[in-house]
Order: sequence, then structure tokens, then C-alpha cells
Amino acid sequence: MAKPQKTAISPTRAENYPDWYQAVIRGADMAENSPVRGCMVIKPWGYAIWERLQGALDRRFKATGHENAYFPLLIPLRFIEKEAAHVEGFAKEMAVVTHHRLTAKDGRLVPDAPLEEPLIIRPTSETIIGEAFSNWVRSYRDLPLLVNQWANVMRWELRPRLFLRTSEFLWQEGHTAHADEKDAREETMRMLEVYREVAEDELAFPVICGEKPEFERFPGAVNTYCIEAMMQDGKALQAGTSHYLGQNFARAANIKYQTEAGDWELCHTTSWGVSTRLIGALIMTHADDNGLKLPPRLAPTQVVILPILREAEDRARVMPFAEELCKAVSAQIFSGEPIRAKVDARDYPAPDKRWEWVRKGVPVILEVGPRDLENRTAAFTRRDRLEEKKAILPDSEIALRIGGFLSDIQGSLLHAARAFRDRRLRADIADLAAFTAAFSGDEDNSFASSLGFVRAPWCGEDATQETLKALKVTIRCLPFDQPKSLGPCVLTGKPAVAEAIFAKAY
RNA sequence: CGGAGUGUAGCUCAGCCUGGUAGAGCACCGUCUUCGGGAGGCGGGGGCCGGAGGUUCGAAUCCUCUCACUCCGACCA
Repeated sequence: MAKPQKTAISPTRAENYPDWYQAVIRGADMAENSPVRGCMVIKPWGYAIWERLQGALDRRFKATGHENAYFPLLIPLRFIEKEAAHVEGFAKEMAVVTHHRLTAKDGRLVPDAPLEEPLIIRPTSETIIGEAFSNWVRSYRDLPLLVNQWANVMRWELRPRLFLRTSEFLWQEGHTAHADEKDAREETMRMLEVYREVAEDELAFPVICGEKPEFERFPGAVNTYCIEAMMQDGKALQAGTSHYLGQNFARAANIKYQTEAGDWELCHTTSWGVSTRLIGALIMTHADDNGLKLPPRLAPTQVVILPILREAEDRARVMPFAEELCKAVSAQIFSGEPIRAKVDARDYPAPDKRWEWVRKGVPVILEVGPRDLENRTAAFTRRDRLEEKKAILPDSEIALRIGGFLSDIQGSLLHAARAFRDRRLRADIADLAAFTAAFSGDEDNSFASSLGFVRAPWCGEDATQETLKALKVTIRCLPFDQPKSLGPCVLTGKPAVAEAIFAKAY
């Protein structure tokens, strides 16, 4: 006889955080590993979440004047060679296509017909989009050029983890060209703000906006800005980046425009992206020992109605009521859209189905059984308050209040994530000894520790990288909101140039 | 590419030391009792024991080679 588990996910976060993360993905049926190492199969539930995220982002891209386009997966090798820093940054993780035919040899298929010039599978598309832009831009009247693409990219990762770091991943990459620096810089910040908004309003987790120090920049960028989130084990996760590329890529790809005066000028370009990694962030922010917890705005299904069928004849009586309740809930509006509700009529035991939806993170579960028919009631459960006793509510009240409940869950998740982040953000570390102590906790079990972000002044010197490396700590960003006066550098005691967010990171 | 380890049922693994012809739990299928906090009984299907070679009357087990994967390190959305 199987012992009933206390939690739906095993191991728990406290027992083994990395294994817990994998178990949540398996338990929610979101994704699995593929035969190709580093690549993942995104299953319908995981992909539905990605589609919701895509929608939230795409709406905002369109609202800020961008258009979608699609550029090729394969890029000529020489393109990537054009920008020196870019080459250096990506060369080590490139998938290269060298042949265009297979031929049978000794009973096996072997590559045949080498390409004259090898092709790389895009790790990002700056170079090939730059090439296109150089043809598209002629006059100052063509600018700004605002393009986004939804695509897959490939970076040959040696240590993959589902959603967080896979060799192939899905993302969007925005690419824009502008007449002058000011316009391009405004674009860079505008899109970072879009990311902040999506993180907080849709994904329901707070982020710190700031700039990356020079050695953490995107290869080839003049400035890299980011949103940084804190996971439940106190580690940082870069959730989105926006780059001001200056004229570096314009120079490499020859993106020039003619000014009103008739002179030729190089464009200023930007690029910005977020990926399926956000789903990893979503998991590690909100999920608990019973599985995923979805913010209602992002949930593919917001309300599941579970018929409880004890006797054979219950079906005929309960199902119509369940359908009616579903219809009433679906007629309600939350966040500008009809509420996404469904009846789970599958022929599995109700408790099994209930726990499946718990693991999948559906915000609200309504159970309707024979006992509910007379008074037209349902048992109401909130995923974020699983420990509470189920409330028995009349169907009219559910319809009336369901939007409010979802809104409340959305708010609660953000509030809880913000409270956690703030609790683990230390601003009281003043010297190297305290700094070292703050980051010397148990590496394997940081969920249960107090590991988190340290916010402290930094001198900006390259040499501090060595100190940080030894502690496996990185500078996540220099936050935009800087104090008027700075104390000495927490690492060296020298005069500081800015306050930085220090953290261990994914 | 360094260091460690693992390949046996869909999944997690036992069996290997001390060779004797394949096991458990979960999952799956059938059936009866179940179904509102995650059920139980009975029956059933499923494995060239990663691959090749060797030792042996006999190999999942011992030996050699090989392939693959996992974890840890250097690099990263």
C-alpha cells in the first residue's frame, strides 16, 4: 500500500531544490527532455503558458509600434565574423552546418557534400537582421525601423536545465534602427519597461531594473540593461535584456541612411529579448511543494470545474449543473477577457484529477457533486490558499465574485514574491568579511538558507571580478535608482562608482 | 576538455561481490468495491539486463573493448 504523500511534489524544496524544480515540471506536465541533449519537448500545458506570455508581450510590442517579421534560422558563417566582440561572445557555443547531404556508407548514413561556406544556426539574429536592415534603410524617412521576431535560437549549452538553460530555446528578439543615439536609447529603455511591466503585471514577480557592468554586457553592445528576478533559493535570474548597440552593428552590416542634408550616417541600433526562460522564472518564483502556481492572467485555464460522481446515476444530474456553472463563470470578465473555465469530465477518480490541477497550478478549482444540486452550490478552492478549508458557495455568488477572486490571487502572488525578495535583499553589508559571510552558505540547500541579493557600493574596477569569482558571486546590475551619496566599495574599500546588486545566479 | 559515476520494464531502482536462464514499487490494461484531500481487492500485459567480443556446460552477474547518459568544474538568455 502506497503511503499517502504529504506534498504533491517530491522531493520538497527544502529537501532538494534542483530536483524539486524538475519534479514540478514533470508534475505539471509542462516539458520533458528530448533524445537530443539540451533540447526540450514543450508539452501542451507548458506551451499554452508560453502562448499566454507571447500574447502579453506581443500586444505591448504592437502597441509601441513594432511589427513582426521572420528571418532565417541559418546564418552564413562570415556574417558572425563581422563584429569582433560578437564573435568572441558566441563562438564557443555555436552549432555549425557543414553538409547538405547524407550518403550510405558501410550501412550507415554519413554527411556528404560539404558546403562551400559553413552555416551557423542562429544564436541570436543581430547579424542577419543587420544585413537585411542595410537594404531596407535608405533615407531618414525610413527611420525608426521597428521589427520583432518570434523564433527559436540555439546555443550549444554544456549544462542544460529545462526552461532555464536549454540548447534550443524559444524567444522573441526585437531589432530596431534609429537615426540618432537619443532615439535608440529611448527605445532601449522603453522595451526594458515593457519587460518590467510584463514581469510584474502578468508573471507576478518583482524585478530590479538596471544596467549590466561592462564585463557582463551582451557581446557587441554599448550598454546592456536588464531585469533581474530573485528565485526562491535566493539566486538571481536574468529575466530579460535590452541593449543599446550604438553604431557597432550598423558599422559591421553597413546600415546607413541619408540625412535631410544629404549626408550618409550610420544608424544606431537596439536589440532586446526574453525567452522561454521566463517560464523557469515563473516556476521558481511561485511554485511550492504541491507544484505550479499560475498567476491568473497567465493561466491557460483559470477555473477547473470538477464533477464528483459517486453513483452511476449522478452523472446525468451533476454534469448539466457543472456545465451550467462553467458557462456562468465563462461569461464573466477578468482582466479584459472572458474567464477561461472548463469542466474536467475525464473518467478518472476525482481526487486524482483534483491533484493534477493542483500540480498544474490552476488558480481556482470548483467541485460540484450530488450534495450541491439542491442548493446550487460548489466547493471553492484557491490554489494559492490550498491549506484553507473549501468554501461552499452558491453558483450565483461564484459567478459574481470569480473575477474578484482571480484578481485577488494575481495580487497575492505578486505581493508574496515581493515580500520574499525584499526579505532576502540585504543593504547592510559594508565590508568584504560581511560580504563573504553573506555568500558562504550551504550551496546545495540555499532554499532553506538566507541567501539572497546584496545591495552595496562598488568601485567599478575589473580586479574585483576575481574576488567575486572566488565566491561564485556576480554583479547582476547597477540599479537605476542610485542614492545621492555612496559609501566605500564593499569589496575593496575604495571610492565607489555606483551601488550594485550582487548575487549568485542561474 | 578535466574529475566522479551510471546504463536491467514507460519511470525509480534491486539483483552483480559469491555465474544457474528476470524481480519490486509506481504507471498501464481488465474487473469489482470506490470517487467532496489524493482508494483498495483480484487478475493481466510488458524487458535481445546499452552494444561487441571473450572466459564458461551455462553470463545481467567475471574479463576486454566500445557507445551513451548523468553529476561536479571552466562558459552562458
